[in-house]
Amino acid sequence: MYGLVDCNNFYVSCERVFNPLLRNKPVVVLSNNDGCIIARSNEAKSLGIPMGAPLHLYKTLIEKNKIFIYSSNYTLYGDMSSRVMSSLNYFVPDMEIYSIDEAFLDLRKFNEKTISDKMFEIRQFVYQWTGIPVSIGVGPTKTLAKLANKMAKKHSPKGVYVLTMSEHLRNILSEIKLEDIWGISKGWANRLKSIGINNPFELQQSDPRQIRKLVSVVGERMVYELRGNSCLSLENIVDKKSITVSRSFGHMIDDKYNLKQALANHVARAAEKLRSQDSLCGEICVFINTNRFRKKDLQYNNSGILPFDDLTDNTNIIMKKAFKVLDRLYRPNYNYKKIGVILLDLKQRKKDVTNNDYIIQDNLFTYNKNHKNIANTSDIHMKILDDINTKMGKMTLFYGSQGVVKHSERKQIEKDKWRMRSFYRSPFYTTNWADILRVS
DNA sequence: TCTGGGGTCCTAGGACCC
DNA sequence: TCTGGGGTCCTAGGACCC
Repeated sequence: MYGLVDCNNFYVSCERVFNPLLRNKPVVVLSNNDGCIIARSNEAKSLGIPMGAPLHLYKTLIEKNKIFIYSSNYTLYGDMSSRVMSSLNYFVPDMEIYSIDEAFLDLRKFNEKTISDKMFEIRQFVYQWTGIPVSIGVGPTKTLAKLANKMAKKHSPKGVYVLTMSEHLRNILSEIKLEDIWGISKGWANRLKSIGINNPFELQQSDPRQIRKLVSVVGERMVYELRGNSCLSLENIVDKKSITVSRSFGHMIDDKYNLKQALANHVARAAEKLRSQDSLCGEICVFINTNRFRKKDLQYNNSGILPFDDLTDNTNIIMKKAFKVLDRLYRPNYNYKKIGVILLDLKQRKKDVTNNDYIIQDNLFTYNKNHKNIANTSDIHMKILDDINTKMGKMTLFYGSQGVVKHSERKQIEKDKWRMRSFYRSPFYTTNWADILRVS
């Protein structure tokens, strides 16, 4: 089983820890420049304030109901987040920090019968140690755990909900919307509806290959996940693959000097982030935007990328390059609203990637050194995988593609082969293709 | 007047190699 | 008039997430 822990109204809860007077009162937290409402207490939610609402549209409602307003304090939230995460880690060693306020737990070593009690206990301790209330959803896959968490927030006053494969789950899936499933948003929901799939239950019952054609392997995985077949394992991604720092301006800016000033701040911050994760970057991207909400203004949105001669984490070097890009991008006579920098092509300074750790991308299942799951592949390789399966005692599902005529199909085969090769690079099997073919 | 910021993954298809 | 077969690497753009 997997668990998903989600902090309730996280930013608001953080503010409440340090100001208990805010308890049971309506509270909202604002974005940069106090522009949007990005967190709401339950009380504020029930007053009808939507997520991401522009503050100016709700001024009267806020004043009328005496809603408390806070500018965001990310340093505080970051600190509170790590306290919550280390509390969880105390109980569950295998976990994945998914976002600032969410973590997946690997509960497979826990006794299923007592899992619910255990979750209550964890929840209680986290609150005691950090002051942050959390909800915990438990399910056979990450996708179902995510759903269980939603159920916990909605229907369970004690904040814990355990979902198992049952008639009950079937009923739930029939009653909720496609968009309630993690990974499905409006665009995909519409596509699914266009082929007659109207709710998650129908998605669960559908032909995975058909879904793959419609919404890629990501959608195909969802089908299996909804059936209780785990396709997504816990990931311990500590290092970011790209680092962005950007801000909107409080006022419009049209001169290069001020843009440069802002860019300099962002670059310094980005370089700090880069060094704090011990990475080097190979490329820099700078982007500038005018105010997209002012339809009458002339619009100009552009970005530029430049490589570094050598990988670097040096602020000065990055800064010079950033200015160079800005020189190319800048056009006079526009009112600029936003500028940002993205560090790309990040590499680890310390190479601690072991040869045993093979992650296969672009497939249904991921396989790694923990053998949590196994990769899928084409029919051509079915027997080989079957053999591996027998030896490893794991379940495999297959996605087939045969015939090499069209370009796209060739690509498919190519990918399958690539997967297989990665597979055989694992410590358990030969890298010799002759051997592989003999097995099949 | 005022409208956030920071990420990841997947796919098709082009460039290029033997 | 015909125009192989197999393979790697890269990128833009489009999804999705919190």
